[in-house]
Amino acid sequence: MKEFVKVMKALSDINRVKIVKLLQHKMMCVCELQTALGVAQPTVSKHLKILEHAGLVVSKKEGLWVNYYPADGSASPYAASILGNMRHWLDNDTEIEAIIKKLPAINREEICNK
Amino acid sequence: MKEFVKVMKALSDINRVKIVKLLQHKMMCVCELQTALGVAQPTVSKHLKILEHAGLVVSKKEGLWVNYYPADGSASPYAASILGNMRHWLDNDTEIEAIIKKLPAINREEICNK
DNA sequence: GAACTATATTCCAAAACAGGAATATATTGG
DNA sequence: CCAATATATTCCTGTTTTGGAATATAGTTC
Repeated sequence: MKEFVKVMKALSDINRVKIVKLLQHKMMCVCELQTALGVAQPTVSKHLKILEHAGLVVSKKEGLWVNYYPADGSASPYAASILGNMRHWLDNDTEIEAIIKKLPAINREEICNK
Repeated sequence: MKEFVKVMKALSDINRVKIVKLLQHKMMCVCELQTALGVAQPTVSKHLKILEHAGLVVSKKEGLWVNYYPADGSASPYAASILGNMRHWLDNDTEIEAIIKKLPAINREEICNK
């Protein structure tokens, strides 16, 4: 029950939903997400932590960067199911489309340490 | 996007999840839910309103009572999908099992106006 | 229509949440 | 080891959420 509620709560914030959709599009680091969402870096880190604890996202430290990916679902059946649905859900959402379109212009080497 | 977040938010509270599971078990009125959950009546009414706005639940006024049912899903594809999953999810949850077991003892004629 | 009753609404206090500034941590390259 | 940098954590503030007491509303019965 707690596990289920944790997944729902993780997805009850618009920025966290955006993060999941972005990661399902391509793996990203914190500063790329920060630029894509237009919020402060600590805010992104905290959202990612919540998503990770819910089993929706995983992180891999690679050098100085921490890369985030959609979870494979093994941590939570609820997360697994929702992630499956979200692969097609919201694809036509105006806000999501707008951010996805910006993605190619976001390059981690250029934006970090700006 | 807003519609999706609304469904997630509606299910990010433990009492509202319990309400959905209870209604999927049998149609209930407000005072029955109140007894089953052990919270105040206005609290139940407010939770039901949130669930209804999210498209997870529908109400039918029948005389003095208002009966609540799981929604058929026509109001929201997100609600429809989650409701489908929830039909089997959490069936083995300790808290849910405990409340379901109490249900036969809850009779609306006896408990209302207690 | 008056009394009764099931539900909804309003109002308020406590708790949880989201966001950012400042700071801490950890990794890399000299 | 020192400087630089990407991310995490802490601390604080404003907002949202939850729950209940009190009250309003609507339908029923006499």
